[in-house]
Amino acid sequence: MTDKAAMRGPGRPRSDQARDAILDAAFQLLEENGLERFTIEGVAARSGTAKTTIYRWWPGKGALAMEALLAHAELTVPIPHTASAVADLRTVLDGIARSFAGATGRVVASIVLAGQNDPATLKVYHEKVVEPRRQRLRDIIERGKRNGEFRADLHVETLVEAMYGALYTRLLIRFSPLDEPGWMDRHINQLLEGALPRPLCSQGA
Amino acid sequence: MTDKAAMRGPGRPRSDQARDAILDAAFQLLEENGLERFTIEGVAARSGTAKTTIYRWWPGKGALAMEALLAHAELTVPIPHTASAVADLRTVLDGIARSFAGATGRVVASIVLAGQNDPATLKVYHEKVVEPRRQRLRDIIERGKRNGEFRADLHVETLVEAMYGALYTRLLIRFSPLDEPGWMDRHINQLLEGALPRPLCSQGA
Amino acid sequence: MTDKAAMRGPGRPRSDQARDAILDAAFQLLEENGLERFTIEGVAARSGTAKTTIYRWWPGKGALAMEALLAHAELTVPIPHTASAVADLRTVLDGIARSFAGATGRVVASIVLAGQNDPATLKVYHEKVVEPRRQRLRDIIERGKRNGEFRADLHVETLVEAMYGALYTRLLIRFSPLDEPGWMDRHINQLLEGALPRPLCSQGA
Amino acid sequence: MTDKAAMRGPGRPRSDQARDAILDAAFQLLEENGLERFTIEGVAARSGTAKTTIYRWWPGKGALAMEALLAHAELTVPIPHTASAVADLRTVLDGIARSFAGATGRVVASIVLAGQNDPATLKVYHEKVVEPRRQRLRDIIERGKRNGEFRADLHVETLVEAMYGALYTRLLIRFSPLDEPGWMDRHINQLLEGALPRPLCSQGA
DNA sequence: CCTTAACCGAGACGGTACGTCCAGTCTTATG
DNA sequence: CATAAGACTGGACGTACCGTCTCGGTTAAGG
Repeated sequence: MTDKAAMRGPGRPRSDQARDAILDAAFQLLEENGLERFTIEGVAARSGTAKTTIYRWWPGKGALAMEALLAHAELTVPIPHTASAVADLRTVLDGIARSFAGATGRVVASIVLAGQNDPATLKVYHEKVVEPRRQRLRDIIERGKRNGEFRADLHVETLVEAMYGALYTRLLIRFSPLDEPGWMDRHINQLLEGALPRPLCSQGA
Repeated sequence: MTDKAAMRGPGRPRSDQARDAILDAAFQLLEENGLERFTIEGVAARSGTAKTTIYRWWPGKGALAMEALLAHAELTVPIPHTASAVADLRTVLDGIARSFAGATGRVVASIVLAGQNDPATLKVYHEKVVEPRRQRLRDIIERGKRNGEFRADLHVETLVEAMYGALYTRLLIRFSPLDEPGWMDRHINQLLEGALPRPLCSQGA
Repeated sequence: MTDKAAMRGPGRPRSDQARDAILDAAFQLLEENGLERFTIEGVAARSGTAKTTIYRWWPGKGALAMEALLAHAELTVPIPHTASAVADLRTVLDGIARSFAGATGRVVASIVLAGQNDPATLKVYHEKVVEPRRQRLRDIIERGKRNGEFRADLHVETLVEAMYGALYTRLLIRFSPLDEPGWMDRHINQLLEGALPRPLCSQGA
Repeated sequence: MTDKAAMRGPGRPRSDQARDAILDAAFQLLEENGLERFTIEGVAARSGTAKTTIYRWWPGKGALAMEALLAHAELTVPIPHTASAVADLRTVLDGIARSFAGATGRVVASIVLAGQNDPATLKVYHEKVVEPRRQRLRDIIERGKRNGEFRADLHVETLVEAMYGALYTRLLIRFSPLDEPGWMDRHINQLLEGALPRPLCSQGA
């Protein structure tokens, strides 16, 4: 009913073409230079729009970078749902690691950087990116608890933090590269050994 | 013999007073504003020195911030060495968490994130801050392995990464605050449950 | 015959209300800020009309300011016609001086300013304001010549220029204020009497 | 004694080269476009200097235009001093008229009109340009009074205003062109002779 | 009465210039 | 030599208006 056209007020409608050109250009420049050398003027020039148009819709470079990331990055890893919660965790985390290892990773790092002095941006990032992904992990882990793969008193939040945090740490602190072969398996395995239920040990005697 | 004065060439000697004033001012400004609004001109003004003097000794804001951090922050947590490796880990990690939760944390965050576009700075940070601390954790864990607190096939590096990384993640991504009561205990406990050797289970009937 | 209504084609007729609101707002803003800070956007905002509507009817700020002046200013000084041409001159020039000394003066100055880079505007100003007023002076002076108040070989145009020009000079160059008491009398008297010494004229006989 | 170098403090001295380039460019652009389209950015581009450098030394376009005019225009007409005050007046006024008729005139017009919204600029113009010239006229006229060329009770100020004002009026209002042949003679003559008929003066013995 | 043309408001668009801040480089006088 | 002071080029900032361009919605005249 209240379709898009109906709810629009008076005045020339916003140009989706300009919007897209800006977000495209922003994402490209973020990939190329990082946020340090990311300038609104650069985005305007590359996108063929006017600076005014950018400032009309975004309050600053943080917000623009944020939205460029959301619009372009393949942030949505497919949600696996197999019989094994462990395998599903592996799938999800591998997907994120792969995207962090590429261009998206550089942009994400930029966003987080910008967020340090711009709480609003970091907040949006939390809501739009971090929380949904964490929720997905939570769901899988809860499933594992229910079907006996994980011990019943496992603290889900802590496990999520350890798993997800490792990704950010490699992205930002760079102890070791994100694409190091096997690291994710090793990481998960070691985390899970604490998560698996203790063997009942009745086999002794 | 070759005392400091003797090995000095001609000309006015470097003013330690200026150096200290610069590093002090830099650290203060870093605390107050974060690195985003940290400017060389600001440091010059606050310290009462000339911009030239700063540029003579540091190549850019990253390097200056880095050195200001190293000069001021209480980065050296005392190395505990009790009978219990687990207790020692707890002591060290708590110490770091406390410093990250305060002003030092803001500065560290600035440095790390500046490093995203300035590999040289990040490299120095690794060498001067990250590696020494990681080494300390490694030492403690190895000790735990030797005295039977931890299982023998524990992958040390992975455990170090999980423990240390959690700190950086809370600092930078801010899932949850660094001073949340009890979080570190919970975190360590859960990590260690996988690290502890399996009970021999002979206790079954 | 072709009365106003009849010669109008189809379509919504021009809104006199909008027109008046625009001219009113324009005049006010001209008084308040001068032409330098006179903006079309300001006029639109103050008048409650759309920028489009202004641009539909006026080519630019010069023309709009011009018309605002013509519509509002009390540019038409009553034409005196007494027995004395000198007294009539005085009346007219005093009237202009008074209007120049107030808000109208500021607007006139703005128009002249705009005209420097906009010959069309200055041309309109000449036709609508300057020439009619000069003609009025010419008429009075010619009358004075005919009735012997002025000498017969007086060059009318030059006298008009001297009289009228003095007003503009005080308005624009501001040697002295336009409302200085007595200045206009002194000015007129000296123009009438000249600078050369009167011959001693054995006025006797 | 206290020569220029001696009284200078520390720091890089101001570049006269930059200063000259700016004033040259400013004057050219003023001639070409008038003050309306005179932009600081344009001056920076043409002069090859940075905008900052301009803003460091001049508060705005008015002041810059002002100084460009003073630096370049041939504002100093030679001061004649012959036996005839009338002839001297003619010489001075002709000189000014000639300069007003050319490029200098356009720049002067810009300055004067810019001054309408910028009292500081107009004040400087008065002090540096208007007053010195008016003083020169005053001197000549006083001389004429002393040697009997002009009547003793002549109001000097009024005559100066009438003469000088005619020039500005032609420059700004453009009743008629400044280079109209013979106009200045006619103007001066009529000012000297006045409008009233000469008394018949039994010019006989 | 119902098209059709011209109006009106609102407001987004590509632009130009503004005046400011800071980056880095340089030049000079002083210690 | 190092230093304080400060002028220099240069790039980007965020803002204000420009003049143009869609839009949705009036308001008459004329078919």
